[in-house]
Amino acid sequence: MSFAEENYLKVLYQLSYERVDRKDAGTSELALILKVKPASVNDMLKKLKEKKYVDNKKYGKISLTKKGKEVAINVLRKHRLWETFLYEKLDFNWAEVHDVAEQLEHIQSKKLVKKLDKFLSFPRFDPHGDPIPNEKGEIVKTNRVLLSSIKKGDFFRVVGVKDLSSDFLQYIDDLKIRINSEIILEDIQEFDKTRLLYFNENKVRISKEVSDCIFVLPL
Amino acid sequence: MSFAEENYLKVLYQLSYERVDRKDAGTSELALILKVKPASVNDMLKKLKEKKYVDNKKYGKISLTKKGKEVAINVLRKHRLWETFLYEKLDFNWAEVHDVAEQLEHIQSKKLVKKLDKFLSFPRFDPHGDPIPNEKGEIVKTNRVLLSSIKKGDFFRVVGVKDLSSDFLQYIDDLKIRINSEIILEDIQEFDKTRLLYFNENKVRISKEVSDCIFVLPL
DNA sequence: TAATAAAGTTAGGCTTACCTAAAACATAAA
DNA sequence: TTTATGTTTTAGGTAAGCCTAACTTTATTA
Ligand SMILES: [Mn+2]
Ligand SMILES: [Mn+2]
Ligand SMILES: [Mn+2]
Ligand SMILES: [Mn+2]
Repeated sequence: MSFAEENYLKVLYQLSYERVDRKDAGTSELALILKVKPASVNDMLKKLKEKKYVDNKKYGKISLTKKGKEVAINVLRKHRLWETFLYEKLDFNWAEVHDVAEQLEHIQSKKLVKKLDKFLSFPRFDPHGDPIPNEKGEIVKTNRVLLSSIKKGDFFRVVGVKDLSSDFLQYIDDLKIRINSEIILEDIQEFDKTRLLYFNENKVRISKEVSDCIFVLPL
Repeated sequence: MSFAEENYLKVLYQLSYERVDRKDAGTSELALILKVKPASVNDMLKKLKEKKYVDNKKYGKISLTKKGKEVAINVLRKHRLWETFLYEKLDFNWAEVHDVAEQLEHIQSKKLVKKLDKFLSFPRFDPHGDPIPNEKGEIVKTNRVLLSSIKKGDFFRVVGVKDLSSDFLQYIDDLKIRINSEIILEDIQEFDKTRLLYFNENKVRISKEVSDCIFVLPL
């Protein structure tokens, strides 16, 4: 299993199973995320199909086979364990861990993953609030929702982020919005849909766009 | 800098500067170690030469430029830091760490190396007794010698191994020969050059071959 | 329904890092 | 000094993973 193959399977899994509006991806969506051209995606899909990792008909959407899903979940498990390691043990901040984990997720060693998991005390969520699949590939399900769906006056806890870009993470970190922050939605401006948040004795106004990238758990 | 390029430079460095009988390598020696064919080595050398990492004339031995040496030392630093991490923090044994470190050594992140170094409290030797270059690329020099050069009756401490194969390491580990073991060379058999070692209230006989793969410091 | 736009596919090419087979060169032995 | 042996280089070729350009199919809109 090459780095490239692992990346394709991982992204396919995330698109099919982890985004808010779950749906199978097509060639060009995949190309966009992997920063390659649709023609390249097509080449790779041909190979993944032959190897029985994906299963799609011509001109149809791409779906993972059981085998492909297993590989994808394992890569995701490694990615998120490494992020947790970098964050918890090496004192990286949550905006820095993703890029390095993109490399570390491809290290092949079952023993390493097992030992790392133990070293980190079997974490269930990564620094961005995403669930870490366990050794069997099982993933905890939460009923998190987007901050943008919260009603005025409601109380909630931040449990994750949808956008993992360094820019976004640094931005909301500067606003002191963190995993486990407990917040009251004081007001929603009708004009521009900005939200006024109240937490830690402070008021912070965030845009609609930001509220669409933060997962919360109503309390 | 690709994985392959890094591996070539690392091995070149080890051959030119770290083996007991220091000398620059040739095409086929490099091929043997990298498990590729001499023709492939030639292809790569052509590229490394163009990029000014190595410097050799046609049909001559291969030597690293300053630039090539720097890259090699950095890869070696990462390799040995990761081995130390696996050994000290993840409870791998010394026969297991090398293969995983072969992968980890290629992770590109200056911050990661820096943080890892700190996390490990700036180790100066890896689990096999090899020196870890510091951030500036400086390497501590020791006056270690091979166990095979020790005279009968002498007292010494084990400080390293020449062979990093899992088989060899597991073998001497079973004999309870470890880094920092303090040993007296009780006898050398004239017939087959085997050595009788005395340490920890025990006597162990080792072959000439084994004595040629263990670095020691006379006490 | 027909025209247009978007998405997916195919053909042909490129680079990296390998390979085999054969030729050129260097070194050691006869 | 000639011959044999081993080493290095060259020539030509492959597979992976990407590319552009052209073409086909599907989806959207007039
Ligand atoms: Mn990530
Ligand atoms: Mn990746
Ligand atoms: Mn090693
Ligand atoms: Mn390597």
